[in-house]
Amino acid sequence: MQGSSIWQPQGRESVTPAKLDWRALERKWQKKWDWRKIHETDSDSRRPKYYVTAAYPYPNSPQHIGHARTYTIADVNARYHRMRGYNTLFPMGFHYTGSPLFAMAKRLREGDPEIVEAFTRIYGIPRSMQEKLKDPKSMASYFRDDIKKGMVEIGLSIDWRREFTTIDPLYSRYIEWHFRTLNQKGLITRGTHPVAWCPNDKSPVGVVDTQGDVEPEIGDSYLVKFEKDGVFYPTSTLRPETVFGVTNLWVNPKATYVRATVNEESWVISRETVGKLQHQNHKVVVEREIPAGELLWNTVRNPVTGNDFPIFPGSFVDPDNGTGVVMSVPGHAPYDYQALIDLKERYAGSAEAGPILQATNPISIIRLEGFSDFPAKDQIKKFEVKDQNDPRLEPATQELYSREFHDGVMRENTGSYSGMPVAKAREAIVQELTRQGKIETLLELRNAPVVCRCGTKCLVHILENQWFINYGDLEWKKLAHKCLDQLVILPEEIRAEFNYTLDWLRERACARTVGLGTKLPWDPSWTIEALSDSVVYMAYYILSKYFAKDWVVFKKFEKDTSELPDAFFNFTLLGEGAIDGVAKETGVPKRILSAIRTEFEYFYPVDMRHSARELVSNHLSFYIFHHSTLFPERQWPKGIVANGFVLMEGAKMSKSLQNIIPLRQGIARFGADPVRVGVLATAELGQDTDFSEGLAASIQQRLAILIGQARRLGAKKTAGKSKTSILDRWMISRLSIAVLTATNALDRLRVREAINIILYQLDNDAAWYKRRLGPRKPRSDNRDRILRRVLETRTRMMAPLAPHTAEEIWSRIGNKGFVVQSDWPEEVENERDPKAELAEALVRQLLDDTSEILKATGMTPKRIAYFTAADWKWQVYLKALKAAGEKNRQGDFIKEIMGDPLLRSLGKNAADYASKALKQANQMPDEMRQSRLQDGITAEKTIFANAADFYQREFKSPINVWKEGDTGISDPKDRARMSEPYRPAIYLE
RNA sequence: GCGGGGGUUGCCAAGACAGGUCAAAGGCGCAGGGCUCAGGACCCUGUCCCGUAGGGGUUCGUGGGUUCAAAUCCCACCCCCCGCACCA
Repeated sequence: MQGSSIWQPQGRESVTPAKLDWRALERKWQKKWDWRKIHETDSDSRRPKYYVTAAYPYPNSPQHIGHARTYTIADVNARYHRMRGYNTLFPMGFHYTGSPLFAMAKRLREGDPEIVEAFTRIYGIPRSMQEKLKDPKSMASYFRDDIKKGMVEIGLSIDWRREFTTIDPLYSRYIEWHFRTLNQKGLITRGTHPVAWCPNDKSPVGVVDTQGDVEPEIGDSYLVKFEKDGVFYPTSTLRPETVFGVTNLWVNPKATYVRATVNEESWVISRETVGKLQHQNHKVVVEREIPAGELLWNTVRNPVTGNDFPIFPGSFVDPDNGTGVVMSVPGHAPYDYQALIDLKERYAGSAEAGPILQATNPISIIRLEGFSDFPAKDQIKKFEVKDQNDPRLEPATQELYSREFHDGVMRENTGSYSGMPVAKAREAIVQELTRQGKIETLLELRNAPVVCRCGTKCLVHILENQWFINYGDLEWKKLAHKCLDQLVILPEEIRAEFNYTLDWLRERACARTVGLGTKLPWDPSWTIEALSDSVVYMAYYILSKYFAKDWVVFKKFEKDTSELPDAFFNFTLLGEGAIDGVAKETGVPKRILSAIRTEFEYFYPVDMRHSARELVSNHLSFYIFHHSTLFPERQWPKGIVANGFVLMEGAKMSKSLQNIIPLRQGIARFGADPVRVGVLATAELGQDTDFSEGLAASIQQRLAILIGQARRLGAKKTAGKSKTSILDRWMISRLSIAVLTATNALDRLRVREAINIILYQLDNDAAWYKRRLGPRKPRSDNRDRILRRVLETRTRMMAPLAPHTAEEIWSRIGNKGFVVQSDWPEEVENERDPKAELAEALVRQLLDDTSEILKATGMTPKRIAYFTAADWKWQVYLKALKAAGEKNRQGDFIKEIMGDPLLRSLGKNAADYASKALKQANQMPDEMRQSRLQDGITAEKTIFANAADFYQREFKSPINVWKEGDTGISDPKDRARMSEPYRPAIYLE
């Protein structure tokens, strides 16, 4: 273990940390760990187990620094528990399911500049390699390999024997079992469901499938059907209640319309509407095309009022929005109002159209506080709209719609809805018109146009016979809640989010027609989608080890998975069925079956599931749901931890900002441990954390300094003196407290706090210790022995966080074996030394007070004298502490004090001090009062006298220490009188 | 809209659940000093304002309130971030 190779040649005796070759150091220890297989974990009934899992990665791009956060936290947790004596399992797999791999490969094939740029510029993948990635599976295996290397390089303590992908035949077989079991429990349902759809790809589109990553929003709109001679003119609207205020219809004069039979009715709609209706399962037969001109100026009948009115040209009408036929409510819709004005102007001189237009005027049907009868007109003025194509119409409309919806009231001319709030009236009118067959609903993309990556405009499609997992099942919800209630959630604040999600989840589509994955066992035309096949795979890690290890036995199932019956899973995972029967049915030897069963029973449930915060509302909640129904209560998950994002130099990482550091590049540049600590050090769990090069560099320095310390101390044990000083005891006491708080912090995965204590806090203590000791005097103190002790304990605590550095230090200070396999230090009660702590606190306080006086006065001391409080003051002080606890009144207290003959002899002095002491005691927090009471009279004079040479060094001045009332005291300004317990008087000259 | 999280002293970030020891940890940055040939690193000191005696004043998004005492508890308001489904 002579690691001189990790130092580059310039190293020499003076430690120059920047010269450390981190990669060599890391590789050295990773090799040794690997050689000794220390991360391979099997069941061991003699030891308690701990099972950690983290969300497996999706290999459609390399991982970056951000991904490292979840995995590093999981690894810290795993390593910490190993050192606490738990037989700890931390496995990893790869998620291939779904279409993102296809999508990514496709974008690469098509030369999508964003992707090519990212792969080339950010990830540094050579062009020649990119060729190979154009095939989805090659891409997956390439990135899988890259991600795995990254995980090894950053030092994750993973048992790689259990690795798998979600398209392995036996994994698919497992998911089939999973879904069949859910189905048997009645939790799979079938139904009809609207989705955003690309008619070209014939597939649903989500946010990742659209140009510009737009999330398609689906919403209902209403089709109010106007009529003329048995022909219907369905108009699309979000505000059916305004039908009372309709004065005309609009059609786009440049658009083409069709007459079509829709569900046995004759409709007039835009040409673009036909496809939309068909995708929503309407039967549409087009009879003929109608140019818009043919429709203009005709009249139609209002289905509610029965009035006839004309159809006008409106250039603002989008034939692709709704039906391309729009009802006009100029009193309350700014677009309509403006269009009417434009039209009147344009046809002012027309003998034909002029009169009709002049007769068309806004109708007021909604009363709205703060607006005139025609709010649309008010808005046009307010937003200074120029014409019907003015973009300011949009916000004008938005604002008015929302105001009217929330605060508007229907007027007298709206029949039975008169006096109703608008929101209520809308509901009522929809109900009534639906009954009369005068209204229908149309699903629309609210944020149209949404364009698929293939370039096609998306629309809403109703998928028939879609398969769902029914999270709405009430019994299931109850189970899930019960499971959640007994889960440890870190950070605890996100529990509310879980509760909300469990309540809110209902049917969720669980299968798609495209993408990689497992076919639905009873309907192979569907593939189980990615968020549904990834919720119980933690159990599969137990199986996968045996699938690999007993390869010969399981090989035949890989060729034909149907040979592996559900009985196998029911037995190994649920303990159902008799082993003999299962062995016979499967041909798997009993020995193996029972080994799997034993191992499963041993490791399950998962003790801590690590994931990112944004998965709370889907993956992690599904995880709870599925486990609660699939497994018995004793095998329900025990804990979930969800961490926030990693920011890069304060900004969100994004391909466009080019501020992504790929993990492996980061490791190469900064080293594994600096990256590990870097993603953990600046924020607590739930918070977003910020990574920066500066941070990584500074952590690297810090770690190198510790290695340097180890180097200086060397492997040889130093004898030191057997008798420890109070200062030595203080240092050990501080160490003991550090162990205690770091342990508490890691128990709750407060990793940031642990790093703070272990890497920084202890440095400050050690620095104080050395400063107090002063210049090194060989053989006269214990410093090397104590500092070695501190470093050794500290190294063990560093091991989960920065394992490579810890190993290096561990070996350099002469320890055998791996520090990562050593025991986590325990706080030793009798090493806590409150007296030493108190003494040092006093020494420090006096140092600060003296400095402050020097600073305020600007003087350079020729002599410094400290006067500690007289014994009688201590007596009064302690009595005051007691009295404050008992809520004594001031007067009574002073009387009591003056009852003491000795104190009475001191006269006013004693009374004054008594009143001051009581006041202080009353303001003190309870805890402090108690501890001071317990400490009793402190030997301040001794403490300060012992520190005299320290003060002398610090202030470069002679120091005298007296107790108030000592004989021979030199106190020209009579300052000793001002001394108080815990607050010696100071005299400077 | 619904739900969740947050706004702290130049920046980042603890503290808040359990109100007093909080002008408020720690890190970064900045300034001065030590060490050094020098730079870096390291160590010390300072870093809201005032102050020739360890003190005083004003601060924790804004405005109120409770309390002997509020960054912390209560109410109202303003602002920022995240999740909301067929997408991993």
